[in-house]
Amino acid sequence: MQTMSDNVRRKRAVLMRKAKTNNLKHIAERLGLSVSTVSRVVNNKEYVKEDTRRRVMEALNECNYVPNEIARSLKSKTTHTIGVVLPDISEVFFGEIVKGINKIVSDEGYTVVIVDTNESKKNEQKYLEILYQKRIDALVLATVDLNGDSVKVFLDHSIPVIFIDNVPKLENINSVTINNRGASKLAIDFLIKNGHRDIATIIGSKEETTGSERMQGYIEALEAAGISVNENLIEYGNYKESSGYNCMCNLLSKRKENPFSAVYVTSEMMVFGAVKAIKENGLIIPDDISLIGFDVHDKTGLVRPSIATIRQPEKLIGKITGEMLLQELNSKENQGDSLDMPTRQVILEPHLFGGESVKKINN
Amino acid sequence: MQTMSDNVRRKRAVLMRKAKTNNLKHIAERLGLSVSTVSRVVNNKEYVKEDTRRRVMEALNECNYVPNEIARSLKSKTTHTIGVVLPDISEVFFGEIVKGINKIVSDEGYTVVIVDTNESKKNEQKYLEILYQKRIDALVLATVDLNGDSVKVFLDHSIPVIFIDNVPKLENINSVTINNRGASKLAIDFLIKNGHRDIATIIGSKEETTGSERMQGYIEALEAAGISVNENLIEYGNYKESSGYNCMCNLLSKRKENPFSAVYVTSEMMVFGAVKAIKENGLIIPDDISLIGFDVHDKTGLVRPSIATIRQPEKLIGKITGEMLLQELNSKENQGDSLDMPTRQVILEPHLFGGESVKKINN
DNA sequence: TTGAAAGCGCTAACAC
DNA sequence: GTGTTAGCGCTTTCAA
Repeated sequence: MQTMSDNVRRKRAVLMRKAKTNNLKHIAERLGLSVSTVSRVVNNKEYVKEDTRRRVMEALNECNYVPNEIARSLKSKTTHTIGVVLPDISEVFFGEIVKGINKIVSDEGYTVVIVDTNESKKNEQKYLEILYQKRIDALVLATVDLNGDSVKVFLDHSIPVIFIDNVPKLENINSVTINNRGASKLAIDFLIKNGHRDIATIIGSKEETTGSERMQGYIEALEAAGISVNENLIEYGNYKESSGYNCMCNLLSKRKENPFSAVYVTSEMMVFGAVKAIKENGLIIPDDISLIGFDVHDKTGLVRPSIATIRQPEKLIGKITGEMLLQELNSKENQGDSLDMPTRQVILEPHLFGGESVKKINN
Repeated sequence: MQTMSDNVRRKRAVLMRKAKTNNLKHIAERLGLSVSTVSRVVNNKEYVKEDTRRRVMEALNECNYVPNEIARSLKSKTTHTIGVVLPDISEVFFGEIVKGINKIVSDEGYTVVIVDTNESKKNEQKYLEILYQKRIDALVLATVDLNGDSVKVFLDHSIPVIFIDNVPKLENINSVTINNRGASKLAIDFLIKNGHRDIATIIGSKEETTGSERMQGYIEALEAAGISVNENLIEYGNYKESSGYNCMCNLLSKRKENPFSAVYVTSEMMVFGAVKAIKENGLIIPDDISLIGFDVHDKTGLVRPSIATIRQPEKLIGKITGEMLLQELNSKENQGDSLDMPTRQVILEPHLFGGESVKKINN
């Protein structure tokens, strides 16, 4: 006897288990009932005879009925979906925030859609448009777009938006951020306390709040210590590893004329790039250059030298953002609009973690 | 003159920019046209007078019309959404895969929904159900559920599913995985070559393919070298950091009776936990214990000792998975079904990266 | 307690 | 070229 070809067997198997699409109408017809009655059972509504309910339940189970959320969404104008738009999910900082948000909102039946813009304004705009088309219920956005044009459509339609990390130039918005100036002060003061006076920095774009505010803190901390700012010791990156690398190379190339004993690098990825550049130039951290980072995480505890760093309370940011989302969502649900909900700006404090990457020096 | 309260000003501002919901019907009425004509313009279809088209376009712009994807989806039975269900997005391994998938499919207009199950079977089932309700077009799943019950609904409705990392006990499925037995052999042979014969391991659940196959490779490699397997040197974890820690503690506690000079730990997170346990016990890697990991990544290049590790080609996995998704999706679109599309099992080769965490010893 | 019917916003077949 | 209409699957009045 000839055995079936694999392909035929496959088709057979697929056909066997192919379930017919079943919707309320099919179930209703099968039972000689109306769709509304079946719908009531599905949604556990009252005004259904116990006997009918039982019969319907059985049919529902038998047919493996699963409600179509798309249809429900069209009717209810709510998708139970929250968009989270981030520049880079690989950063531990953002990863933890997503986890925090998810933990809070998933218990209330919301699904989180994560979008990675790869630090690109263009991508951000594109994805925001798609998310709006998909009619997400709320948005969390770590924007790289200073003027916030592409987010206006959400605001205009009273869709809750919460900004994290970066805040655009818009009024009346919700945000969960940190004291960025304070963060820089912590970092620079730490370096100064260790005897450093020639301090370089690799900062983010000055058009973003995370860039301009950290920059301001850097300047203020230096001035408070009576150290004049040397523009040549400031490099602007875009938070990516490659920009950390390039900025560090720039700093090193002009080091003769603009010497520095320490550098303050304001993102985890840029730290990775900067470290690479320093090593490639045959220099040693902290013997030749002290380094303090931002949002650096070392899960192994084996990094040598351990990296001194500023850290944002990312778990807390996630938690607060999640809670704020639910508040916005609930208030909208109850009042048909979020007009009566004043906007909130939560500003958290960053922390300093010392490390071997900063060496004490004598002047 | 009394100034407006902040709250009143806010409401005013919100009202000003509040856009009315606009849909095809509104636009059509505004222009004295039918919805179908407007729809034709929106979708760039032919059979519209150039003049009409221009008028409609203008109105569309003026009203900031954005099509409602929910309604489109209900009609077209396609959501342009791909679900990616993973046990832990914090693992660099999974993060890179997501990025790879996203890169490929986003160009074709698909959005990726990432779901983190936190290594929990219960969460996986719950999220798969939600994703099915949301009618995603395709699914990528790194399952922790051996029998694959909760994924059957997708298979039954001919929704493309691609398994990665772990493969359940089902027939005719698509998968992109690695040669797990080979991976273990690489690791164990490397240890043996460095003189180790008493080799412990922290493995995943033996009910998952990533667990059982790596386990098998471990055993085969030992036997091929004429080393008998000591059951007491095998601990089963669940890939989480905490389980790596606990398993390592177990191994250390019975080390007197069951000595070992090296340990093979089969996930990045478990490596972190194991390292912590080793340090807490006052032991040094590799002086007291040699360690080889799995999927370990060191972005700083500063981890000391550097960790020897097996690595999966995660970028390639992401790329292939993305391409396979598009193939499945296209074939379904063209043929109304994927019946004629044979399933594919892609198996990639892992690589060994040496490191200082493995010490050469003499017997 | 149940059913009929409208409608969410859109597309597409068909008619004009 | 354009309009009318049915229908995607569901919820929700309103009537019976």
